[in-house]
Amino acid sequence: LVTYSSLLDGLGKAGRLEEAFSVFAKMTEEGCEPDVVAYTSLMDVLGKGGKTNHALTIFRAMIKKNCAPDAVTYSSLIDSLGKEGRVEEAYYFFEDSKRKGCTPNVSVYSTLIDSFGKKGLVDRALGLYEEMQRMQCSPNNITFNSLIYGFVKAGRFSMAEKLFGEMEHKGCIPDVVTYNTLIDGFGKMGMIDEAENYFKEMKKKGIDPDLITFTSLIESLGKAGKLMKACELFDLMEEEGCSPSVITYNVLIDILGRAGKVHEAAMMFHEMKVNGCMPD
RNA sequence: GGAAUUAUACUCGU
Repeated sequence: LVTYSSLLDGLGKAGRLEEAFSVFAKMTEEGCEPDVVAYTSLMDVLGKGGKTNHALTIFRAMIKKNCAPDAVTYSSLIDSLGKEGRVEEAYYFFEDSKRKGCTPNVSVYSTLIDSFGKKGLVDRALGLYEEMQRMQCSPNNITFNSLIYGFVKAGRFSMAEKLFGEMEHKGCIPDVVTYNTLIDGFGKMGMIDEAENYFKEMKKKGIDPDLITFTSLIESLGKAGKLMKACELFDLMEEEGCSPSVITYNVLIDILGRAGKVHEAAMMFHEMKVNGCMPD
């Protein structure tokens, strides 16, 4: 059973959806009854492959077989529905889990908070954040990062900053994802000073900027017309041993092109190939 | 053995 489940998970992560499905069918044929982990693995594979309706079918099948879904099953399903924008259905299954006595854990709450946030329903996300605390479920960094993402994207900057301040008081230390979310979010809204301040702040706190930090800030600087600063930051990332990705090069080529620096853009295109980065 | 958070163009839609 463990062997089959591992195989299922592996095939799924490799995007080999049909093979995962035939492994599941085979284990059933061989009289190896899938347990909650096997069912959930298959559902997760299907959901991540964009086959959420199929995952729902499996969900109903497991219930019919008297195999009780657990918190992992629900969070996987909620995540798949949420990523398709089907947040009301996601919310329905969240409530369903409670009705069935499966208490949502921090991952389940965070998953749904993230779905609501990405749909712009930030007040509902905040409601869940309050609810989880009433239910003695402590939010973690992922919870806060998801909330902050939603509020920044919704343009609710002061709430995003309030949550950022609140996380420390609740025992969650802002991490590189927290800062990246803020830097990218503020940067995309043209609030470059704020973005740069977060960049300075993270370094002061000993959090190393990563590939995403640099790429986000380079893009925002470039689009705000601060091309020089963007290029300096690109140099800095290389000095700091942070290798640019295809995305970093795409961003650079884009902002150089927008600024009419076609020659420099072409040089970047060349440089990326020299550095073993395949243009996509 | 299974689940949740952050970066890129264009077009179109809101």
